[in-house]
Amino acid sequence: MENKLHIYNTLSKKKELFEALSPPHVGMYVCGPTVYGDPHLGHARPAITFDLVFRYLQHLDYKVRYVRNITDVGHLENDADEGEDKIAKKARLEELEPMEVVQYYTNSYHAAMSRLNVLNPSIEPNASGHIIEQMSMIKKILNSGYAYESAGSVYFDVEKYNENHHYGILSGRKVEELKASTRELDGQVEKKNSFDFALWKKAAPEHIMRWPSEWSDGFPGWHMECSAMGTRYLGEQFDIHGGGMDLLFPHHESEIAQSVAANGKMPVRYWMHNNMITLNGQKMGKSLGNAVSLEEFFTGQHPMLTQAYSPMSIRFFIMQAHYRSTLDFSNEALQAAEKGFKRMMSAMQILDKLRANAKADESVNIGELKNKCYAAMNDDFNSPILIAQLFDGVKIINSIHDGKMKIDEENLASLKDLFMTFVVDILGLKDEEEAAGNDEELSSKLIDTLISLRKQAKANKDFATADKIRDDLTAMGITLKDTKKGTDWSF
RNA sequence: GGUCUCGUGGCCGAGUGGCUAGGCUGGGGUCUGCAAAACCUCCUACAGCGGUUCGAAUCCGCUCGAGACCUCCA
Repeated sequence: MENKLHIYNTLSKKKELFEALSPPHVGMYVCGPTVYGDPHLGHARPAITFDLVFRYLQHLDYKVRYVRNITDVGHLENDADEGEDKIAKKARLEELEPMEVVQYYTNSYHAAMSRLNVLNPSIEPNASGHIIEQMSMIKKILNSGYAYESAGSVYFDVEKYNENHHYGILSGRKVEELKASTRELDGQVEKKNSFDFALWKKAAPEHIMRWPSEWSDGFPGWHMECSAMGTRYLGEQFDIHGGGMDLLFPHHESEIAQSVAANGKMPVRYWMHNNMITLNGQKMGKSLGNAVSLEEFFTGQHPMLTQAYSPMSIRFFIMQAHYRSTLDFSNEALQAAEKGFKRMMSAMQILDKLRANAKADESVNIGELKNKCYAAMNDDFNSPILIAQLFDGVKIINSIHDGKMKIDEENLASLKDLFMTFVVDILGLKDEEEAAGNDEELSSKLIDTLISLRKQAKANKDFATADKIRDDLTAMGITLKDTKKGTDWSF
């Protein structure tokens, strides 16, 4: 398979041909969750976006090391919380050990991701487990002269860095403009400039999460963990760094500055950013109070939801939009996605039983469809186009099933392979109904028996009995479909 | 206030200087004892105003509207 994958690089603001630094290996780092709350729809978007990237790169035979961190220290609250660590704050409220909170929400994040069929990353490091790496990187930055110590904290000297390098290379921000905007933040007086950011922060007495260092008892700054862990597991330079667009500035901008200051080189070749999910046109986020948790989606237990939405419906919904577009949530849109998803799954079931019905010269050709599928994915992981192409495949499957289209052995094999590859392996979609029943063989036999009884009734023009069988099965959630060849059924 | 993004048919959502996106919904049809499904078909849009062009929804400018970031959030 010729590799013509193009990726939109936030750094250059355009699509670039993807070339791995040392093929066949690819290093990918994605900013993971801060584990202080239930996973919500917003967590699903980057996880699914980069799951798609991970799956597709693997499909292209790259050996991918995918690192997705767990942030469990160091994110400051700035409003009413007086700089108290986010995890520590939660721990205080619930009177739990901080690591207990971390463990609890890590588990619930994992459970949700698993239901969304998001593959586990290769490495999932915790920030709290890499304090030593972070301190050592801070020392390197101090040695290179781009950081200064002040009152037990260490700050990055943005102005000095910008004399020799370019702070703003990723986000397009200019230091002069940053200077103009004044911000009243904790620790402002200790900093040379308001836009300098903490590499190490001295802990206030009430701050629970703290580690001893040569500067103070404290904790690493907001952006250190990703730089330190990325370097540790993927090297000073690696291929892809992903995350939400909201992390572009200052998080990723500062990561670049830290790495350049410490290691003297740009850490990442391709920066990828997924867009936000909006709810009634507004960004979904914890602080806005409009975040619907994934569990609430799965159960439908939320005033905003008119029904429950299965994990695969959510996954399908997210992948029906391109990852760089905002995606507006509504019940109507999610229901449309659910129906579309079921239509695709039902076609997959039919495909499984399909037989070739033609010779080569009168068969549909699957080759072109396959090329279009690869073209979609190679164009910056364009999953909505891919799904549109696959629906063309659905139409082909149904038409063959209805006897309105013909296919030979070779193309049928190719069609089956196409759906397995793109739907199951790359999009990561799976039929949820099938997994539900464990004694499906018995059910299947029972239903077949009922269908044959109904067939007899129909032959005797006893439609009352025939309809009763169908209605009763419908009430149990089993749908019968009469076709020329007989009766199909599905849950 | 600064930086940036976006504005597509009933809804969601792709794409593009001239050629069908797709899904959902609604109308019509085929099939069927009926139904469901499926298939065929119709509803054919690109915020507004100018400009560039043989031709723009697609490029440029302005206006209006929405959103993101600048401060924790994916």
